[in-house]
Amino acid sequence: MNPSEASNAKLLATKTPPTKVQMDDIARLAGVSVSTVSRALSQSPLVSEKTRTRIAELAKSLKYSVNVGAQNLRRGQNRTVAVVIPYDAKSRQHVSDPFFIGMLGSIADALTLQGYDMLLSRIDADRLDLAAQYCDSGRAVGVIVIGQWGHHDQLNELALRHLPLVVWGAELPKQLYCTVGSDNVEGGSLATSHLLKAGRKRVAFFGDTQMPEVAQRFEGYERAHRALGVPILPDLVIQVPFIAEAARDAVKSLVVKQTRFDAIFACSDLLAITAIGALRDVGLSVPTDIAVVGYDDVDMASYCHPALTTIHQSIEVAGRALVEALLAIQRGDEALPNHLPTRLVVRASA
Amino acid sequence: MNPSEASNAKLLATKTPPTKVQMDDIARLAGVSVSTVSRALSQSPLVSEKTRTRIAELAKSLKYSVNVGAQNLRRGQNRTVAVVIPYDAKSRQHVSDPFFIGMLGSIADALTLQGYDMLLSRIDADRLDLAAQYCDSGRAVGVIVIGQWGHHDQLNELALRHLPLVVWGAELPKQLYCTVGSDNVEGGSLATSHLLKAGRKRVAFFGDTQMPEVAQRFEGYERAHRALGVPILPDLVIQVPFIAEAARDAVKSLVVKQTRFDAIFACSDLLAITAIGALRDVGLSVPTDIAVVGYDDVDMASYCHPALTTIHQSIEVAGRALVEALLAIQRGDEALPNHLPTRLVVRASA
DNA sequence: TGCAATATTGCAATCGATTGCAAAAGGGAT
DNA sequence: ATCCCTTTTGCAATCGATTGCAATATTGCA
Repeated sequence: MNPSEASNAKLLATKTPPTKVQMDDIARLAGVSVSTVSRALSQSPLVSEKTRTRIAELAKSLKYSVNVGAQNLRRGQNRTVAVVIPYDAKSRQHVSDPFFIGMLGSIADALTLQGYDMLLSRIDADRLDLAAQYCDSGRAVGVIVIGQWGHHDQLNELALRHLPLVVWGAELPKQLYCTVGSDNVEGGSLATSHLLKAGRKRVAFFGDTQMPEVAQRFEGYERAHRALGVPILPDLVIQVPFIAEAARDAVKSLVVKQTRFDAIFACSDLLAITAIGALRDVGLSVPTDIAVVGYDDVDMASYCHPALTTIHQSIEVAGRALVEALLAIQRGDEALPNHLPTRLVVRASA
Repeated sequence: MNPSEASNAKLLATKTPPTKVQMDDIARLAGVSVSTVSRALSQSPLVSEKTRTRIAELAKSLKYSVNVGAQNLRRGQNRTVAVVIPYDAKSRQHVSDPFFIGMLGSIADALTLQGYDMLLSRIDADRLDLAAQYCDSGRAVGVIVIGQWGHHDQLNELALRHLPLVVWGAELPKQLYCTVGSDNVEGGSLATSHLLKAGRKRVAFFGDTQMPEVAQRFEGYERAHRALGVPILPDLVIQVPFIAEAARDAVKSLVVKQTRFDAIFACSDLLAITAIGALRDVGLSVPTDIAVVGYDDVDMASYCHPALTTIHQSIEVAGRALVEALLAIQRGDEALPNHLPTRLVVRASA
């Protein structure tokens, strides 16, 4: 920017009124009172068609939009929802699982469609109670928590504070909050049956059963084994948290211990894809030697090699369901825990 | 839930006061005026240590937190930043590129660290002017736009409205808004030189040069060719938008036309990974037949096979830089376009 | 004990909108 | 022109906090 442009910019800056245009200004220019402006802009039938359009045009030409804060204050309500992504400050730092991240967008769309704003925050999983502040301070009407992890008790406490709360996760006994999640037992069962029916006999399970969703997927894994009369081999049930490295380690340890296995059911696509890489590194081929099934059906699942067979969860449906549940609760309606359908997507890896 | 539990829940619900606790309540219980409570809670030195702690404890025990809306209204300021992800309603629907999505989290953290809230929204790329509403309506103090795409003019118009605005993207001539982005020319040059220095002579370029960032990466591609005295082959410069399918199509068309090439520089990891898959499908091996370099260094780049050689952009640094720039502008300071350093990460694909 | 100086506290106006109620304007019939 | 009824409009209180200024309580010192 040369000197003359700079001074020009400064001139522009000083020319603009330092104070924002507000309802009062519109009223003065239109020659009516603020009451009329307020009513006109909120489509009240009390103001005549003629003045309404006149005021609307004036407002648009001045690029005016009502101060939402003041409006909320007066109306005693608001149209903002807090979306919380818990993260573990100690161990698994930030959540970067593409499935969770993708859900954000879907929730944002669902909220926009309903005319709500979305306040996003990551909060320390040990301080989930902080989420209540968004409601207590009137910033949001309710909270959506993405991911239940191992925080059932904390979530229950949150729910006791009577704030509209919906959690993406598994339905648990004695749960005081509403959950939306995929049908994990069914999903786990679908994945496992697919492997067993293809003749695999030694299906490893990769997941952290401390997490409710994983525990349910494991239940499906057990159920499939029972249904098909295949015994479960305890050595093949491996505790793997939702971190890529962990899947790699799990594969290595199986190989080092010379445990025999011919398939893996991993509780997320991230784990499955990393496991495939680790298998390749040790010279095992997928699916010939080892078949692999994942969970989530993230975009990458179809791009990687071999394309991943996985359990599909629809992010779009999930986002809509979470938002619908939250708004229902906020209205005072009852919202029951929701189990979204899952389906098996067969690709090359199994 | 059995009937008795249900009625118990209803009892609990009716017992809680329907009205939220507010400053007035604290004042009454503490036997002081709201002024004192207000001052106590905002650490004013005008209130004695003793009453301050008494009020603080009372507030905490009642789980009170000040109504941020009312506070903002009175103080005439606020601590919220709007983050906008443009999406193209027509062609490329929703942005799901993991790089952009990941940046969200990084921005959220940077904002939290500064005590700001983050209002997230996706808006139609043809209506970027709507972003101004977040400021006009007093909901946010400024706007961060993730991704410049082809909307330079619209962004300039936004900037003319004098709202604090920062955009993730490339610096362009006659730009009225502040950008933060990686050094695209350098990145493009690094990637291309790496391929050329490894003896590749026919490096295909995958990217949509309509987009400023891609255009700059292409400039780096040209510069590297010039520097090393390798001619650019026009047939190898392919317009590929940021969609996975497009990379697959691009590879197919090269093969169908029997164009000779021995390397690909793709302008995003998503394109690179998909291209690798497509190459494999047609029986070409990476990196033996074709070397591939991506851009972004998303998490998946190191998990896929072969692990992707790519240009690293730090999401963490980017988020912090965007937030810092925005807050600087908001304070009235000058914020110059920022070029973050990039570096080549050499893995197996090239 | 009395008085000035200082440390605390409360009153009341204010932020920018909304809304019940009363007043004014418009319209039609006599 | 008058009166009544309907349609529009404006006044003023209100939402939940903050803050300048005045009032009160406390303290120190003579």
